[in-house]
Amino acid sequence: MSQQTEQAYLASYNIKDYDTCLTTVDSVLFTVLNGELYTLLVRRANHPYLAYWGLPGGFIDVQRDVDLTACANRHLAEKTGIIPPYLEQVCSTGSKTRDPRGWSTTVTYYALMAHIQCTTDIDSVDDVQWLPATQALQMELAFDHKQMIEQALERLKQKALYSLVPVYALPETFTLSELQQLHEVILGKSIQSKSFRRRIELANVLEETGELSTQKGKGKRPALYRVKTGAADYRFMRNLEH
Amino acid sequence: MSQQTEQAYLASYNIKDYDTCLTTVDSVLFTVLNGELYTLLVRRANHPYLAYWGLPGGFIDVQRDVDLTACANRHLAEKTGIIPPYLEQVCSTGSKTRDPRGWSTTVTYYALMAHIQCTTDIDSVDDVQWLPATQALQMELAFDHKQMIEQALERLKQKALYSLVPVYALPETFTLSELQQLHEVILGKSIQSKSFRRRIELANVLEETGELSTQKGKGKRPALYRVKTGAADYRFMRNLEH
DNA sequence: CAAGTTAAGAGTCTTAGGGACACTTAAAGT
DNA sequence: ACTTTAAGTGTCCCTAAGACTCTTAACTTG
Repeated sequence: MSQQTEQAYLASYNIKDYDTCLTTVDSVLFTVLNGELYTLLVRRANHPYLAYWGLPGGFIDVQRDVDLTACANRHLAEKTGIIPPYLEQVCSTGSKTRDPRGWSTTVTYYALMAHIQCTTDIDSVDDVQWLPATQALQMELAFDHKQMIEQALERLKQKALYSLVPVYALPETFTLSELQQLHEVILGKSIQSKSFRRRIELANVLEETGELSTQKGKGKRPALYRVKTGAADYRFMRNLEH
Repeated sequence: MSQQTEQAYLASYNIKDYDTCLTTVDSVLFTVLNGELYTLLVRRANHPYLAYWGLPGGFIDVQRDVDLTACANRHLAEKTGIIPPYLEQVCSTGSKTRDPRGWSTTVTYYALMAHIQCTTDIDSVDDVQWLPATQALQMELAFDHKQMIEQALERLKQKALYSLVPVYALPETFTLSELQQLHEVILGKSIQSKSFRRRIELANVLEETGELSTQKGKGKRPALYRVKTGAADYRFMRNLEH
């Protein structure tokens, strides 16, 4: 076999001569709504796990997807109308038994977007829904999607401890209190607002828009911020307490 | 199709009716030797990239491998004779173009082991070699294995900043200076020995064997340590400076 | 309109732990 | 015995997080 030239080898190569395995890309899409963390679930229209709720995602389209990220974004855009502003790979899970059809590997991503960035009307279709993450974790989901949500949530928690990545679950402009509340929801723990604001000043990856929030509420009107480019990569030297 | 029962669907399911893609598992195996970080490379015996050096790894064996970790360990044990004491998934890379045979995904792991734990005689075979990581990165390797080594190294650097994971590249017993030197090599930066020792005491994941090193050298004879179980999971709250 | 209430945001003290560097200790070499 | 070298300790400084208080600017209510 290794006597062949590479050209001849490739010309005669046919993937169907080999035992291949299934490869899928699934994403855990988070957003924040009313101070709660939500996750997007999709009702399966096919076997296996027909009619079960599961993660948005699916097989790689060897024609259309140029790489794994593109595949994740394609499936997410199909459901939400947009490519989410933050996408990060969590891990891959593969085993002989996780899919009844055979050896199957899935690459899990998690994504963040603002609820209002969703351009499709999710309430009007019955096979896609936003569900509080805690609630999703109590359902019986397709495949091992529950563990995948747990892993994504764990990663997001770590990120909340040493970065400002969660900001991508907020709209274009937001207040520091909104961001702090989001971190608190993710971590399941309250944060000293002074510490939080000091960290934001230190990180220098957010900027004031100059406007104040127009939302009328009781106290002082909070300043609005937006993210600078590169905010996703900032890492604090010290973690918040956990 | 969704009218079918699940049983009927699975009975008639044949993976070869679909456009599948290639799935491989590759590992970057690091060890330390003479104060330098080494990586295990394997010379390819098959097309494509015949005779190029690349990472140990390969296709999933749908019969023998129960999951991705087992697949990584199997390929590593074939070359080194042992399952490495530390194995961690780095990321997955997949695209239409990374393999000339078609759409291909690879799950990259990195592993750590002591050089002396290697039970095969690597010097006596000519298709496997330990190479300093810096040197490996200057070679033209198979596929995108160079980027994979870079990603693994980057992950290992992060781990060296906030954990004691690199300890798994040392033998069963080791001195704190050896561990510190290893961290310094990985980070490319010297560390204050006082800080390093304080962190080790704080972490409480190493224990003294009670013995002193028998290696005869000039100065005071250093104490020997071993890792406690669970050392891999310890995370410091503060990073070392980078 | 003045007083009260609420949330945003600043001031300041404490505290944990890393950086820097001098010092001590125990081995080998001369 | 004296020097050299590496292991290991003592101690001061400094950064940044935690805790708590105080101020500011909006609203609500009598």
